[in-house]
Amino acid sequence: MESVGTQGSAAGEPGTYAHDVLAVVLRITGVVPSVLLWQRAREPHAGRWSLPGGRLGADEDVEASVRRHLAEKVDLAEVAHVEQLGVYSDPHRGPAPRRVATAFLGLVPTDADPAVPGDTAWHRVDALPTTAFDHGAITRDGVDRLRAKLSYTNIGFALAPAEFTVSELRDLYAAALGHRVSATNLQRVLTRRGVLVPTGETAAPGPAGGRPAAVFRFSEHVLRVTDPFAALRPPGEPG
Amino acid sequence: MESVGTQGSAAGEPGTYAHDVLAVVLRITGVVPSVLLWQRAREPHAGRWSLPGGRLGADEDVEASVRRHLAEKVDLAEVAHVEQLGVYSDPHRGPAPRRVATAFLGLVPTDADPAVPGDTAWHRVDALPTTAFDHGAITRDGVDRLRAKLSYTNIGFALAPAEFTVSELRDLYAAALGHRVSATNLQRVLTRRGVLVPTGETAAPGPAGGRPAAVFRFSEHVLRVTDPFAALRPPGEPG
DNA sequence: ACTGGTTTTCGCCTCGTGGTCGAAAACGTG
DNA sequence: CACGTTTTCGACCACGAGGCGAAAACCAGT
Repeated sequence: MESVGTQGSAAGEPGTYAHDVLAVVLRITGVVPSVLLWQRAREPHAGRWSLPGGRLGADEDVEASVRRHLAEKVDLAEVAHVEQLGVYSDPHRGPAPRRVATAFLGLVPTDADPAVPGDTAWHRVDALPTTAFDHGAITRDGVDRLRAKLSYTNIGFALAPAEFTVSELRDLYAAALGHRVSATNLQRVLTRRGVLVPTGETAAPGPAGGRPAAVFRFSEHVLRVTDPFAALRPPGEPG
Repeated sequence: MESVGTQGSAAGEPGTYAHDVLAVVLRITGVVPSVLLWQRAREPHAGRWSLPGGRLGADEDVEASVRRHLAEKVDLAEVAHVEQLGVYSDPHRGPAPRRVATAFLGLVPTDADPAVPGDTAWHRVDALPTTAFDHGAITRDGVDRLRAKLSYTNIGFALAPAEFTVSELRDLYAAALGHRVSATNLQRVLTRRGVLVPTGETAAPGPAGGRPAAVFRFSEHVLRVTDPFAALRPPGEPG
């Protein structure tokens, strides 16, 4: 009873499709996140800005593939975190021949300012240019994912520099989340969850003076869920 | 600079791959969830149990495709919820030719007992048979997803019958989560979030007597996140 | 009827978490 | 040394959730 596609892709066997990988690479720049885009040289959509990526190769899974393609646009060592976003497979998401894409979210810390090729640039997510295909919607999905994970994981490690003050981290979170964040609360929440540890050092005050700020760093640099979500935990376990 | 796969798939154009869709269809049976599996008739892996699914067709996106294939194994009207799980693309996840798969999670309420074809059956997830390809791991991912969403969404609507008592719902949650659940707490949490509403009726007591239980139903039958995750909300908004 | 067993329901308590506010600490400058 | 600035910390409050036990509402026997 296995039915197969009757028309198939344009150039290959019926039921096979070109598979792309894409990455929404975000970096906090000033007061909003920015996404890494490059300007397509060829048709279709020549001249339009699009997400970095390319074809899935024969001997790699999608994550290896997106890392390979990403390495052509940024220094991979500066991408602190990569995770799968989802599959985009609308038959009309682009001109024929049909392409199926697996999208990823990548995060770059603010202290890394990767050199990028001439066709590539960072674009503020609140002022995206016209993008190729559905890359604008995918970018929005990536930003949403980041915002959600900021509140229940330690994903901030992938956005923050190696060492930072609470005020700097507050500005980072505020930019990523799109609303004001209380430094008091941020520090308490993150330290209680054990993701923030003080280095013992203090940073020099700004030009206007003020109490010198304590320097912190993230305790781990791998993603971990820190908020065992609120409800319906197993009995007898601490919140 | 666009590099393409040099070997390509076995039968098609270089850089194109057969794309499958799969579904982890879960249903709470007794004290544990069960997953819908069917026994492969053909090679590769003939005789092995595998997840329902099939090839992505030419004029459908992955979600439409998985619904189409699912309709061959169960009555689609009884699948109360479908969501994307992720992409499985390890080049060696099965014998050549290579296949890329998008997996979905599907949920069937306990009061629907769909008739299934002769090659298809429900299997307890705590005693899975040897499965084809990586379908065992995908099933575990599906169960994990369900467990996570039970605590911060109203996804129970897709597992529960149309009407039920709190005790029945408690058993359902306990089976899905794999640990005991307090009926008191479950009712309070779900009613406070507005996902549980009383019908006003009461159910007949069991053979051993006891106070008749109030009958409830889910207020909505579409997925909604009910727990605005704990930390770092915008200022001035209610918890 | 009354008693005992059973199941459900509800109220009360505690605890942990997060939001808010204001005071105190620690710096610069005039 | 007073003043502005920035950071830090403690106090307070609200709320959500887990735990527990009493009360409610039923059945079966005596």
